[in-house]
Amino acid sequence: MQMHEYATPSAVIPSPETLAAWTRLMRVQHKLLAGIEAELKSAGLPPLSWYDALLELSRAPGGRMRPVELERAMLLAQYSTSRLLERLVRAGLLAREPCQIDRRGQFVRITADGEALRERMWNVYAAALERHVGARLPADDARSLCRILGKLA
Amino acid sequence: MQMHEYATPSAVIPSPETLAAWTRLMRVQHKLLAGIEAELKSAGLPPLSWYDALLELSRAPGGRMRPVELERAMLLAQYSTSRLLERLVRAGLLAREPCQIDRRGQFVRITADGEALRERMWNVYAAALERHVGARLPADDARSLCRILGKLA
DNA sequence: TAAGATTGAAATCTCAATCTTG
DNA sequence: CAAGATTGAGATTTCAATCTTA
Repeated sequence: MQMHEYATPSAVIPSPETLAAWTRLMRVQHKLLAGIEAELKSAGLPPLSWYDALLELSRAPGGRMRPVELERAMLLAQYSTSRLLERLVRAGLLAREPCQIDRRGQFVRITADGEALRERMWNVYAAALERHVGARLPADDARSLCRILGKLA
Repeated sequence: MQMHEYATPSAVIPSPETLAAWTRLMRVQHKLLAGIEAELKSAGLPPLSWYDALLELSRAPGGRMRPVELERAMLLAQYSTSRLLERLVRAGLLAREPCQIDRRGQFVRITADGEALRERMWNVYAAALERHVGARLPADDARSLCRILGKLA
């Protein structure tokens, strides 16, 4: 019997294992993130993206970074970084500084208020993380999860 | 030596394993989703959320569902479901039907155009999934990943 | 020309209020 | 009053164009 290309409607079919893993990955991250964001919000705190940016800057050597560095560290689009920084600066959590090395750019530095907020957020975030993830995932599973996800990173 | 509550700045500290697994989970899902959404977009197709809704309706017994059912199946807020359905109906992919059982509600049904688009999307989606996930994750790892994520579901 | 960064306008998301029926 | 669903208004995200300097 001759093979016809149009016999298969879709040229590529992911295996049931791939499909199941993918679906669950999307589901679980969505549910966990929603749960943790909800706890931050009900504590009157800003979203996790603010925490992520504040943490990056808090860890940065010299306490400052170029927007383009933050963009790469957070896997954001250029315009997303720009708008996020705009809000953080407006809230007094970051300050802009001129960049002598490359005058197209700038630096952003975390302020004392920014550091204080990051710590307040961490208290809530850490508790939520422990409740949603730590309490349900033995250390061995956490290590396996991390190792397997590393293949997709 | 007496214990002071204020000696620890944060009452709960997730283990390094928990933290690493969480961070990688967020990173990997973000990167994979962005990659797959980008392939859909560059093929001129709508976002994955449209596919998810079309698939749910395609599988539904009788080919129709209540918005509230879709809402629960997709883990969406009520208003998100309402706005998503609005766009799908406007695009001619779904049709609304009256609900005799409960006159507060309605049914939505997938149209022939909706089914056709779902299949076109699946061709691109399946190929992207295979490239981004299947090709990098042996079946054993996919099974382990799914099992471990199940503890967080 | 390319890279870093911003911005107006349009699309989308979210909140809170609303409407209708159970 | 509660549940299913929608919607106006405000916030956020996205696209595409723009600006400045390398």
